[in-house]
Amino acid sequence: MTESEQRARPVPKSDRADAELAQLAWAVAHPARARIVRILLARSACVCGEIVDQLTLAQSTVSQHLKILKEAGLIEGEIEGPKVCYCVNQQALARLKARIEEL
Amino acid sequence: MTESEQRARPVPKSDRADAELAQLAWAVAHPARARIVRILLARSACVCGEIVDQLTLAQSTVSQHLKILKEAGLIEGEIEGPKVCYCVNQQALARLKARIEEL
DNA sequence: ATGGATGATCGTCGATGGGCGATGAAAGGT
DNA sequence: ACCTTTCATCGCCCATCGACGATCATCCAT
Repeated sequence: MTESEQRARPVPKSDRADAELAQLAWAVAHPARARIVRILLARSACVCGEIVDQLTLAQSTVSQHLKILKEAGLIEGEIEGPKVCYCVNQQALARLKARIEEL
Repeated sequence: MTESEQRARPVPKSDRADAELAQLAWAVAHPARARIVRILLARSACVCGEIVDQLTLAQSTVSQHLKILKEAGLIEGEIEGPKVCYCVNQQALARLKARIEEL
């Protein structure tokens, strides 16, 4: 939104950090997505179907959340036959933790 | 949304944690709000007007973001004469960090 | 080639977010 | 009392979220 006006203020150079923090925090800023991340970490990897089973949400809805998490870079999914195995991107998680911690 | 069916699965008892994480993360899940928190931490306290000056956003918009941060418990504001001085609630910030760190 | 299983995508719906200008409320100064 | 300053609140608008069912695409069996 409006990526045209920021020449007027000193901008404490945390601009990039703000954007990254917002993006990563946004990914877990929903109970279902926080839960998904927790599930993936507990099992270290998980097939989509198992996640759906634990969430009392429609499969399509879960898939949407997974997409959001994937777009934020927080998780990755690799195709294993007809299934898809998701796992947490530890680097991204580390970046999230760092951005939060530096507050 | 359908708060009636969760007797079927073990539910890793992180239910509360998910909600709290989502709420706190949500507060900083926007560049402007992340920025506000950073500004407040840098100055340890700040009058609303100064925040508006640094954000290239309308005063009403900034006020909205401050309200969101306040509702999430992340910041507090006390009235000082005609001005309002905002500061970060360190306990809430600590809770946010803890919830993120335990991921 | 047909079919079943798995998961992504589409289309729709209501609710909410995020932006703004305008207005309202409270405190201070004159 | 009046005006100014400071901030919150109120509509309003458009875009996006979050949920769902339905459909599509892919992969493995048979």
